[in-house]
Parts: sequence; structure tokens; C-alpha cells
Amino acid sequence: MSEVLRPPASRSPTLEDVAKVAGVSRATVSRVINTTRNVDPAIRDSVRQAIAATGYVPNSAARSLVTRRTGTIALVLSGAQDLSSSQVFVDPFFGRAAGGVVNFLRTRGRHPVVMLADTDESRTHVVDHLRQGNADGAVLITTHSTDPLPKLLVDAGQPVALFARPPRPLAISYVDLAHERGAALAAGHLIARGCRRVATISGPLDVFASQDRLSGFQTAMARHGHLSVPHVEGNFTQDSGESAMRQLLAEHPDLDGVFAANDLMAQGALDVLREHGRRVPADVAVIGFDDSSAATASRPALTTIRQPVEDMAGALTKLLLDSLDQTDRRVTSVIFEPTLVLRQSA
Amino acid sequence: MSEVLRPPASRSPTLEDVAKVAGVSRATVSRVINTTRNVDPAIRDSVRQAIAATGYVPNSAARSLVTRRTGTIALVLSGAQDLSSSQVFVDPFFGRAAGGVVNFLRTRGRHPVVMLADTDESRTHVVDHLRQGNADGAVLITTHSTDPLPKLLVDAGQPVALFARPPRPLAISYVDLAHERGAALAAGHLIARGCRRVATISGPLDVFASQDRLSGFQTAMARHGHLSVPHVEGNFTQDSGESAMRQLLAEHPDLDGVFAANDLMAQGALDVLREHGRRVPADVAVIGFDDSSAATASRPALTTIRQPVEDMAGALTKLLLDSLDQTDRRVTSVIFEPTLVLRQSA
DNA sequence: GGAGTCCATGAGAGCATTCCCTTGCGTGCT
DNA sequence: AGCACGCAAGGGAATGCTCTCATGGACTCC
Repeated sequence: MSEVLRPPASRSPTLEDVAKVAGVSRATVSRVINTTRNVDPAIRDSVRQAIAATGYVPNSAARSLVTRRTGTIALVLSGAQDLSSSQVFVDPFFGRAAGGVVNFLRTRGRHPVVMLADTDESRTHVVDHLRQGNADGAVLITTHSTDPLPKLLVDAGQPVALFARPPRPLAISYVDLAHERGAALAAGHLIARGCRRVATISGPLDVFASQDRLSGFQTAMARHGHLSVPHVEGNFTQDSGESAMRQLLAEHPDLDGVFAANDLMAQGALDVLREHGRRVPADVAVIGFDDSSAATASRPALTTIRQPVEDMAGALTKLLLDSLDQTDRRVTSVIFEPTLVLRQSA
Repeated sequence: MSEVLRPPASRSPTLEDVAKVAGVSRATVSRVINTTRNVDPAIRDSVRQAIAATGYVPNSAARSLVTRRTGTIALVLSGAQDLSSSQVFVDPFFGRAAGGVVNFLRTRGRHPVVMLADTDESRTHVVDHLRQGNADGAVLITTHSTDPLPKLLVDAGQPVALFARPPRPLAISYVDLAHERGAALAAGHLIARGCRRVATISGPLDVFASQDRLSGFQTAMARHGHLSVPHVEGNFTQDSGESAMRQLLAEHPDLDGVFAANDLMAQGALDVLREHGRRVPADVAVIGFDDSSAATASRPALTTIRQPVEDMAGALTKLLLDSLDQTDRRVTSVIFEPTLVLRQSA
């Protein structure tokens, strides 16, 4: 009776329907769709025709119910509590990283589900989301060394890969940059240009990358005989670069070289220097960090230390994907080398 | 026998397990979890305890198999063939739009899966993805008027909402800006400032927004007695703004006002004007469009026509979500009003 | 020529959830 | 007191797929 009542509504075709049309069983159709293993070529073709004829598309909910895999991974942008969340993609760092992840996943036919984690609530939300099986693993783009999310995810047994060294020793795969060596490159270049009175604008010191860039710069300058380097802390924004530069200029009007821990702050410094009538690079040489779009957009274009964020994000994603395929949960890390990119500002 | 063979491996708890612990049926647990309708408070509490005790989390694959809903929506960035795909988020427009979508979805406890559609292959991929039930609908951020994706998705019967007016008449909900009125605001302001020799740098003319901004500007200028406005076409990049400005300056060395169809091109224009010794705004007034981060980052900061991209993206997402809840597929559109934002450049 | 092997296919058992339908019980109305 | 109705809870079906296991046929090898 039930078949009498069933509305003839255009239900989307199922495996069963295709099987009926092709005159084979569900199992065979499934074999054709997945890895064409051990299927007679003639039957394979007729199944393919049946698929085309019915317009069949596999239902991924049913599929992942049985395989316990979704095929998607979570891209979590975390520790961005100081960024208004709708600005997060425009941020040179997060935007480039997100682009790198998306781009790498594309080559594998996958797509990320994007999640922001800036509050306790959203953090538990991320963990729950993964535990519910909405994604097979997470790529975590985080900066603050105090971020609790990496540990939360590892404790929940979820596959994770982290952009930047994990806060505490944690069984987690990650990629990072040799920040100290990048800062040393900047120091070397300023010295080689003949700068004698050099200052630096650091990033926020609760971020490992900032600490490393600062200490790397100081160490390298010391090696060149400059035991004390004037230093003001910024927060990676253009505005903070401006006020830091103003402060440095007030305290050290004779400086002839500045290393900023990212391009945005360097751009702010550039604006203040111009405002004060200093020519760049003739009077003051400026070096940024990251080689973001800000480096090429500013005038003069910034000499900077390149951090290959997109490549790093891609490698990070690969790390995660590889770990999903392997049963043994072994952690790996990849450290990228920064390079000096010469433009006009130094 | 099967229970003897079953490995005691830590299988994650199911509804059945919770029901057993709470001493009720699956159905009751399900009722507690979803909308606590018709459940005795005492039983409800004991079920909640059982959930906590077992550490149960619902399996979303099983859930969406039966509900035919996933809870995620696709965020498709399309028609960006001229952007290197890993740069897509850094782009002021796409980045802001993506941020707006993510941010709005957050308020509803949802997350987008991000897809790029710049080739035929990736376009069919997007359609397939939706047809497979990986997402309940799509928010489409597209610019090029020739983009075939909107039609593809509508034909596939997928719920879609579009950023910008659809190419052809299409049964599709969308948001857009009153571009002409924005351009008219710019024209009015330049005239009011006393500019007499005004030129414009338009966006690529295969984009509706560019056409509208150009025609809106020309019409408004004509209304003020300027029947012919020098015009060079750019492609929305800073570089194209620079070369357009160079060309305008060569052909019209005496110009005193420029309207660029976006901030990035205005920024390029600013650099070229400084290079040529023109003071902004004293010698030449410059107005941009969008009010993106480039507007505040450039020096002088740009007077610009604000396009509230984040809000528009949020409204767009709301349009889609609303249409998912309603059975009748009625299309809606929302047109936003641009505003003039006064800063230093004009 | 018979036995063993291998490969292609089918049948059916899950997978975890929701939804529909039924049942049981208590209450209010006649 | 009897009947009807509403609410709470349970049982079973259904969702669409993959995967294991069994089966049958063809082929090979001695």
C-alpha cells in the first residue's frame, strides 16, 4: 500500500535507482563510482551510462555515515581577538594564510569549512564541530602563544596542524618560520648599508614570532657591535607603527635605520618619516617583515624579509592531510627560511 | 555471538547508548537533544545527565542523512580569474565580503565551506558539491557580469543568493549597491569643491558595477554642465590606477579632480600625483570608491564613497538563510545606499 | 579431466539518526 | 460512570551508502 501513497515527486536518484537501470546490484555501482576495482569494463560502461541517464550524484551524508569521513577539513582562525572578525580576511597575515590553505586544498579536490575562534564559546564550538564529525581534522592559524585551542583539540583526539610553534610542548604537527634568522638578515642589511643608529619596532610580545624577531634582531646587532638597540613595541597595525615611529623619532632624532616586525608597521613608519621630512632610504632606511601586499603597495616600496605564508599554509595543510591517511599519529614540523627582498626603502 | 566478537574499542557513544544509560528510548533522547517538546522534566534531566556521563555528541552525518540538511552553506568566490587564487582573501573586496558572510553566519551558529570558482572545472565542482548535499545553499560573491555560475546553480535547483545584480534576468535573490548614486555623490562633491577639470578612472567595463559607476558619474557631471569627462579604464588594481593616472596627467596636465572607481586605483593615482609634484587635495582632489582598508591606509587618507560590503554580505547571507526556511521560493533583492566619507584627499 | 584459484558480482548487514504511528495513561466533560 | 481527548513515550521504518562475505563461473595447472 505504501507504494501507492508515495508521491511521485522527483526524489533525487539513489544508488538503487542506478542499479536498477543498469541491471546490476548497488554494490557494483558503488564499486564503479569509487575505485573502479574488479569491475568488468562492459558493465562499468553500462553503469556509467545509467549514472548519466539518471543524473545520479552520491549522497555524501550517507557516504560519510558509513565511512566516518567527511572529506572536508576545518580552517580555524584563532587568537584574533584584537581583529574585528569581519576584517580577519583582509588582514595580510590571516588572509594570505587562508588563501594558502584554500589553494592547496583545491589541488586535492577538497574545501575547508572556515571557523573563527576568538572566545571561549567559539572555541568549544570548534571542538564540538569536529567531534560531531563535521570535518576530518583542523588546520589552525593562530598567533598568540597563550591560545588554548591547540591543546583542546589535541586532548579531544582530533587531527590538527598548527601554523606557528605550539605554546607548550604538545604532540602537534606545525610549520613555522626561522624568525630569528629573518631578523638577522634585516640587521645585516642595515649594517651593510652603513646605518649606525638603528632602532626597531617589534610586534606584540605575547606572540612568539614577535619575541623571536626582536631577539634575533638584537642578537645580530650585538654581533655587529651594537649592544643596545632602541625598541618600541607595536601591535602589528599601521597605526601602531606610526605612533612607535613618532616615539622613536622624538627620542632618537638622529636615527638612520629602522627594522619593523611587519610590513604594516613599516608602512606606518614610512608615513611618519615622510611627515617629518626624512627621505627614505636616503636619510633613514626602513625594513619590514612578511613581504605582504603592504610591502609593494607602499611608496617607496618596502625592502622586507619575506615570509612565504601561502607556501607555509599549503605545507601545513599537507601535513594534516598526510596525517589523516596514516594510522600512526606521528607529529612533524617544517621550518621555512626567510629571505631578504630588496626594494626601495632600504 | 556478534557481541562476543565486538571489540571493546572506545567507539564513540551513540543515541542508543545514552538511551540505555538513561533508561529511556532513542526517541526520547532525540527529543531532549532537539526541541525539548513533550518531555517530562524529570526524564529530561536524567537524559541530560546520561548525555554528560557518556560524553555523547550527535553524529551529524546520520542526522543530515535523515533530515536532508547539513547546517553548512557554501561561500563561493567566483569570477576571480584575474586574481591569483591564494591572494583572493587579501583583496579588499573579496576579503571584506567573505568576512561579512562568516561573521553573520557566526551569529546563527553556522559556518561556511569556502569554494573558489574560476574555471569551468571548479564551477561544475561547486554545483556537484551542492547536489551531493554538502551544503544547504550557496552565497555567491561574484563580480563579472559574464559569470555562468549563477545560472548553473539556479538550474540545478540549488538555493542561491548573489552579491551584485545577476547578469540576465534570473530568479535569484541578491544584494547590490546603488552604484550610480554613489558616483553622483562623488561628482557632486568634486563640483562643490570647485573642481573644473575632472577626470575618472573606471573599473573593468565587463563588470556591471564599473559600468554603473562610470555612467552614474558621467550623468551627474553632465547635469553640472560637464558634458565630456576624460576617462581611462583600469582593472581595480593599484598598478592600473597608477598607469591610468599617468595617462590622464599626460593628456590633461591641468586637471584638478579625479574620481577612481575603487580605492586601490585611487591609491595608485595618489602615488603618481605625488611623484609629479601635485599636492592632494590642494592641486588635485581625489575620490575613491568602496571605503576599503586602502582608503585609511593611504596618505593622504582617501575621501571615498562607502560601500558597506560587510553589511551587504551579511544581508545576503540572511537572504539565503531565510529562503532555506521558507518553502516558497520567492526571490528578494536589497539595494544599499552608498555614502560619502570625507577624509583628506578631497 | 578434475581440483584448485581467482575474480567478478550479489545479498545483506550495518551506520546513527529522525519521523511517523501507536500505545498507555490521566483528565475533563457529559 | 463512561467516553473522548491530549500528552508522553516507545517501536519500527526509513534514510542512502559502503563493506564484508558468500557464491558462481571461468581459467589454470597438473
